[in-house]
Amino acid sequence: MENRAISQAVIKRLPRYMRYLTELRAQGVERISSQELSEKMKVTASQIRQDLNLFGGFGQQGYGYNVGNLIREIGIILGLDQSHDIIVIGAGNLGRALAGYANFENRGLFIRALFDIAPENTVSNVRGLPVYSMEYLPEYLKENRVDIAVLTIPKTAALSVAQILYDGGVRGFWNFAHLDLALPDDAYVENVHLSDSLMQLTYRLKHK
Amino acid sequence: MENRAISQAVIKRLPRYMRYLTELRAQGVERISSQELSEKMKVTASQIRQDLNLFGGFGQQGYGYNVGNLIREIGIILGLDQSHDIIVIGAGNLGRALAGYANFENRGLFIRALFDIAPENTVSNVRGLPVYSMEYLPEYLKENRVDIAVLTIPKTAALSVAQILYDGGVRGFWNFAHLDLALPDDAYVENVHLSDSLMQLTYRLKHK
DNA sequence: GGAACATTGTGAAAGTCTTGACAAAGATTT
DNA sequence: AAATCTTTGTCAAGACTTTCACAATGTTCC
Repeated sequence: MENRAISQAVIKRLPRYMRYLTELRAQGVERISSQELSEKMKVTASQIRQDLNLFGGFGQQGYGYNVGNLIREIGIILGLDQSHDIIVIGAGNLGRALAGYANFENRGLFIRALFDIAPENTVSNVRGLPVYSMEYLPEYLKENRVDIAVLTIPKTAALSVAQILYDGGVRGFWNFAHLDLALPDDAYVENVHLSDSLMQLTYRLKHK
Repeated sequence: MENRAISQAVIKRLPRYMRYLTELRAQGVERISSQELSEKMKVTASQIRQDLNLFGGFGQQGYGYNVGNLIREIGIILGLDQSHDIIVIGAGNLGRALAGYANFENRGLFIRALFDIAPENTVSNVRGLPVYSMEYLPEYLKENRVDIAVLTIPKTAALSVAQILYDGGVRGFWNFAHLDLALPDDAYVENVHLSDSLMQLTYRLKHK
């Protein structure tokens, strides 16, 4: 693993590179220069080269970058070469939406089950995935590896459920509950605050 | 409106201040110092004071900030003092999840309708909101004000639908489609890429 | 196979953002 | 009403990030 500290800013950009490169590959593009990519992505070519160089020289002078190779390398950096077992807590609309995401499995992201306080009320099973009762969660965690838990539950429930998950060995948390989840340092929490992003939009609409 | 250019970094933090302050108000807290708030939010007190000062002196030396007043002021900055009319394009799980968000209306954010290519398939109407056919969209836009359109549709459909919305006068776009939506400069697009955020989590799990 | 060309990798400059420090101002105490 | 205390607003320093510029290196063309 690389030694230099990689800044948060760079890590945020990697999935975006991934997205554009995957699109290019789908269009049959095999090689691309930082200049061309920079025009498509509306960033500077220098930033692309600087970012990629933090992880190693993936390009070649006079040629540019091989698209397929770069996708593979960024995938490795992002950990998508390893498989991740995921469960979704909360089988409401949001939980079902995330559980139903196509393309996750291409990246080694496997949703294994959903959990809900009222599993019998769940309208439709998503892609045939089981929906279990929350009561079964501790037992499930004993018997199954879970790398990431997706929390789509009210904030009042989030902390206590997160604790059960943490105690059961889960260390990755993708949190959609409306609070900044704080857990011990060896847990990794990605907080997603959708309404924060909507407010950035209303800000821009007001100050245009 | 303020003259100084406000950086994107500051705008991203404002909704977070809002969130913590609203929580504090709910707990009955009436005043708070930048120091106390900084400990709760895990940011520096200096940053809080610097951020708030960009928009005016909301605090008082020797006292701190009045929570209710600060919520009101940040709300004005974010445009939440004005009402916004919103429609959701795509009545799948994600569209229904967003349309069903409580608390939006407290902030002047009113979801008015959903649109879908197959409205008759929509399992349950969210909060009694109408679900219209996509064909009705151009006509709806002629008859109703729409400030923000929420796009929860496949990326293949996103650009053409966005064009219909733009032509119908919509200028705010909250885009969940898996592409960076590019529209004319007088349109404001907030792109949300959920899988980007999941990949940041897999990165951190790999490099812990 | 050599010459001209393209494009990376990278050190340094420029720009932006965050933090530290403290004078000024008002709150609180006695 | 004075003295002390608290905390903001703000300037400047420090840290971090982005961009510039170009030598080095490999590609492509003839």
